[in-house]
Formats: sequence, C-alpha cells, structure tokens
Amino acid sequence: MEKQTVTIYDVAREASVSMATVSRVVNGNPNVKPATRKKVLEVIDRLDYRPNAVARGLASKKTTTVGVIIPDVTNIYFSSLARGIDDVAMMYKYNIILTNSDENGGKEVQVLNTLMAKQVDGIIFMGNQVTDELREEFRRSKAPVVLAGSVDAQKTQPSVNIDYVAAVAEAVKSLIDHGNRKIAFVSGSMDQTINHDYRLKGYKKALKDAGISYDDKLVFETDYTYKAGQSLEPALAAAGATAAFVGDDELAAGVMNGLTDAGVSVPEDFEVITSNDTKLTELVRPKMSSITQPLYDIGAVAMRLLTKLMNNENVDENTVILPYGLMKRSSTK
Amino acid sequence: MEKQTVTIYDVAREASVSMATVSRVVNGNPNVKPATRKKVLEVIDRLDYRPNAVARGLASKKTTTVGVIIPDVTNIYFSSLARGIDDVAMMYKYNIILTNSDENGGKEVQVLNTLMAKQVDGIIFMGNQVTDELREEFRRSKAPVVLAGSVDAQKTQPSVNIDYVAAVAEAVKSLIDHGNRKIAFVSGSMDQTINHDYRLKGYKKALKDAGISYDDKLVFETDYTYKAGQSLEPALAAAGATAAFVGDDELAAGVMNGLTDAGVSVPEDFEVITSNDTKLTELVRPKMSSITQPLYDIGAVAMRLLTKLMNNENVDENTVILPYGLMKRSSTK
DNA sequence: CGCAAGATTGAAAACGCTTTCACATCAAAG
DNA sequence: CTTTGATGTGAAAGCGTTTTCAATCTTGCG
Repeated sequence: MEKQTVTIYDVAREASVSMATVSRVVNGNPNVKPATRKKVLEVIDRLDYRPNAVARGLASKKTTTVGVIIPDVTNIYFSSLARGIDDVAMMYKYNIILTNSDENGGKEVQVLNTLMAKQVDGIIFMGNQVTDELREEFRRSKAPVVLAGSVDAQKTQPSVNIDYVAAVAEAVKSLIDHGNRKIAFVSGSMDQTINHDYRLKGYKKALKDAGISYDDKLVFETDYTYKAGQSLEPALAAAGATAAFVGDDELAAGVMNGLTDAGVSVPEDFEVITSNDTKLTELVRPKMSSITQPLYDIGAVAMRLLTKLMNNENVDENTVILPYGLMKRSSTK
Repeated sequence: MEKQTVTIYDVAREASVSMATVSRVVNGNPNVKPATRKKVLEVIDRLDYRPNAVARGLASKKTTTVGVIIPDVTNIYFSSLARGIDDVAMMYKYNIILTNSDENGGKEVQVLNTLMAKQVDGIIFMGNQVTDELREEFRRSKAPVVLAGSVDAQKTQPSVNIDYVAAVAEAVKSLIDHGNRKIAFVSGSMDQTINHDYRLKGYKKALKDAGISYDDKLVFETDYTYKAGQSLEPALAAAGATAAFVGDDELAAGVMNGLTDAGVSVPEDFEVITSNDTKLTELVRPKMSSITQPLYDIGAVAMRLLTKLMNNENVDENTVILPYGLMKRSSTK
C-alpha cells in the first residue's frame, strides 16, 4: 500500500497545460495568464499536489538547505546560536541539516563531505579549531561557508563574532579594578584559536595595561565541562588566585560551585567573570557576571550573511563584529 | 568560475565501463569483478568523484535524511534528546534536518509539509500537543513518524518515553513521605497531553494513595521558563504549599531561586523535586532532586526505532517505555 | 485591417543517479 | 569440445523537476 504520489505531470494533464506552465505557477513566475494560473491552482489543490524538492533540487541545482556544523547541541552557547540560525533560515525558506562534530577534526571533515554530497547551498560552521585540512575542504566547497561564533586563525572565511580580545581585556580589567592582582585565566584547550589567539591576548593586554606581569601558572587549560570547573578549586587556591576569568559559562558554573563547596565565598573571597552570557548565568547563585554577547544575533546574522553569499549578492563586509558588553551580576564585586 | 563537478558519467568514461558498473562499485554491490572494481576505484580517486546525493535520492527514492521537529533547541531537555537522535542517525548514515517549532501547531504543520516535500525518509517529532490536524498530517505522510519524549493522547504513533504517571506519582510520594500535605503541582500548559493526561494523573494518584484530597488551588499552570518559576513564590506561599513537584528543570530552577530569594530556604522550609534530570539539576544550589530519565537514550532509541520502521523491519513494540528513577539531591529532605 | 512587439505556452532536453533486463563471458561438468 | 548455470556488464528507461527555445496568441497602433 505504497502511497501514491502526484507529480507535476499529473497536474499538467488534469489542467490540460504543459508541465512548464505548472512549474511556472508553482514557482510564482509572472508570465502566466491569470486564467491559466487559476485553473492550475485549482487542480493542484484538488489533487493535493506537493512538489518534490529532491527533483527540484536536481533540476535547479539548488536545494534550499544549508548545513550547520555544531560542536554539541547540548551546549547552550551553541544552541543559542543555532536557534538564531534556524529562525532566519526559516525566514528565507531554507532548512538546516544539523550535525554535531564534538570539535573533532576528523568528524568535521567527514560531515562536511556528506553535507557537500547532499548539495547544501551553504554551510555554517561552529568550532574553534579550523585545521588545515578543514580549511582545504572549505576552499574546495562550491557552497559558501560562514563561521558563527567561531574564529579561524587565518581569517580566510566570512564570519560573525564579537571582539573577543577587547571583551576579555575589559572583563579582566574590571577584575583588576576591584583590586585583584592574581587573576586566573580558565578556558578550554589552548589549541583552540579563540583561546590562544584571542582570549589569552585580551587577558595579557589587561594585565599589561595595569602593569601586572603575566604568569602562566595562572592559566588553566581544561575541558569545557561543569565537572572540570568544579574540581579546579585546589589548583586555583594553590596558585593564589583571587579571581578568575572563565571562557565558558558551564565551566564557570563549575568553578563557582567548586569554590563555594570548598568554603570560598564568591564574590567576597573570589570573583568570577564568565564569557557567554547564556541563561546559565542567571540560574546559578550567585548569578554570574559575564561578558554579554548577542548570541541569537550572532547566529541570525551569520545565516543572513550566508543567504547573501548564496545569492551572489556582494557583501561589503565579510567578517562582521557584533557589539559585546559587560554585565555585572553577583559573582563580582 | 563555477567549480566543475565530476559525474558518474565521467568516471564511467575514464574507466571505460558503464555507469551501471560505477554505480555498483560506489554502492558496494558485490557483483563486480575485483579487477574492475579496482580500476573504477582508481578513477574515482583520481577524479575526486563524489556522488551527488540529490540525484541519488531522486533515482532511488531514498534521501537518507530524517526530519526532526523540536520545540526549541535551546531547551536542554530537548537538546539532550536531539543529541541522542543525531548520534544514532549518524551511526546509520542518516542526516538530520532540524527545525524549531515552538510547539506552535501551525508552524508544526508547515514544517512537517516542507519536510515531506524534501522527501525525508522518516520523522522524529518532539512536542506535546498533537493536534488533530497534525495527527492527520502524520497519517498522510509516507514517511514513518516517531515521537520522542512526547506523548499523544491517542497513542497512535510509535513513541519512546518513560512512564510519566508512575514517575510523577513516585516523586510526589517521596514528598508526602517527608511529611508534606500541601504539595504544589507546577507545570506548563495543561493543554499539553503530558501535563494533563500523565503528570497530573500521577500527582493525583500519589495524593489519593496517601489519602490526601486533591485541591486544584495547588495546581500552577505556567510557562516553561525560568522567569515564570521565579515569580511563583508569592502564589505558592498564598496557597500554603510546603513542597512542589515541577515539570521542567529550568522552571524548577526558577521556582527554587524565587523561593530562596524570598527567604524561604530549600529544602528546610520548602522541598522541590523536578522532572527531567538535565544538567541544570547539578548546576543550581541546592542541587535539585529529580525524576531521572535516560534523555540521550530516549532520543537514541527513538532514532533506532525509526531506522527499523524506515527499513520496513517489523518491530515487536511500537511504543517503548524506558526506565526512570528518582535522584535525591539537595532540594528535598 | 495588418503587423510588430509582447505576452503566453509547450516540447524536450537536461539534472546525475539507480535499476531492470538482457546479453556476454567463463569455468566446471558431461 | 558442447552445455549450463553463474557471474559480470552495459543499454536505456526512469526519477520529478526546471529551463531553454521556439512557436503561438494577443495587443496596441498606424
């Protein structure tokens, strides 16, 4: 009992016009006499005809779907971007093929290839380690690729981000202004461009501006997980830190809770400022001060930029920088 | 400078075989002489041929992509399921077209239609208000549909869930066992089957078993948002509740924080137990006691079930119920 | 009324692959 | 050597659209 499918041919026959005409009305081509259009529309309605997007994709070489590579949907930072991406994608009639990469280079390359095989019209990439191999795949791709909330050391791809260096510098400066001299820098892998080339740079800049010397014993490279943060307290104490800048909200929540559990009170004895301003910052107690980022917008703008690229519209600025801010909550004085 | 694409025809020509043969080696069909296979493989490699999945989809009537309808990726409960879905999808070589529905009936129907137009091989639906119209769409769909972490009053679709009635009953019973008599039931819209037909039923059952009479003043119908929970304290106090069962973790975090902010200490003065065991339960302080659910597995099993359905394998049980548990943390005594 | 310029339409060729069916080949058996 | 049953292979017909190009209608105008 395979369900029967109605094709454009059936409609053409029933309406006694050609497939071409049906195609025209379906696609809103204006070169159709109103009377014919009406007739065709009626048949379409009567037969409940629904165009087959795959056939259309083959014939037109456009699939109206874009690939989205995300480290992990479960991470609120990225899912917030994804939400922005999907909303504007829908607005422009695109669909999203979403795949988790775990920031695993091999998987990323593989995923990229299957996306290209599926003939996506464009790709949005999230992830902060653009390997040479990956960059090579981007280049060979006929579909435009834009990075969202993600940086590439060689700035070769269109991207949407905030000014991480300035944001981190400002965040760290606020810590310094509160009298802290030993400020920990806590983040994920230093292999990630965003940590190594941006955040750390901002951190160093703030220190330098304040005349504090940089000490790599205060740099903690760890996982972006709650657990990792939670178990950091002893190390933080050992290093004599009195405050910390943290590169991820979940990680920061871990750090804070680990501190609190160890009897260190935040922000009195230890200040914490985090990076992403996800809703986690409001859930934990004390609420976390954070760099603020227009998460949804980063995704939305990235997708919007991608639509332009896919349309071959020329864009004035390929790498867009959105504004950031600083939100003081209760994890800092 | 359109990038040139290599087709199966090019490979056939270069290898001096027919397209059929190339197709066979690409698809691992065993009826190819090893020598020919080798020859073809070499050409494929040399020309860097990548099969066009759209053309393949048109010819074979299989797209190896499934649609996933999710209320909001940003909600950790659902994104956890989505992660499970994507992982097993990848395992079985499927891709995921992900769309947010906001549990908006109209949008759901529309999305469903575009998914069907894209010829997805199957659909995973998350959302708890299956309207008649939606159910009708499911029925007319030639692709199988399975519900993940979502229930339909008419149990007509394959689905993967836990036993919500029993789980809630048990959770509420634990609250009763701690001496509470006035237990609030806090959840999202009562229009949602899961709240109305399952959770509330479990709640009532627990009350009844304990000989406590049901009082609808203790039922709080609200949004699934942190904010909604946070502002609930006055109402909770007014109703004289000393404990609450909450249907969503983010909402529960709000409730708890609202309580705490109002000077009510949890769990001493007020106990809270939540439903989804997402990572939020561990982030907040006190950590939240919760019904535990195998979130990732619900998604994974749903996807696995879908693969079987797509293959027309016959499955013994269309509606699978996964085990739940109760995790005592610090928001209950 | 005649004609050029649009405005509408249709025929048919792609699009890049899978799949059916028939044909050719080959090794083993008689 | 034939015969036979596998085994390998190719030709060609789809799959359901879009799109090009030419053909056919309509108009407005002189």
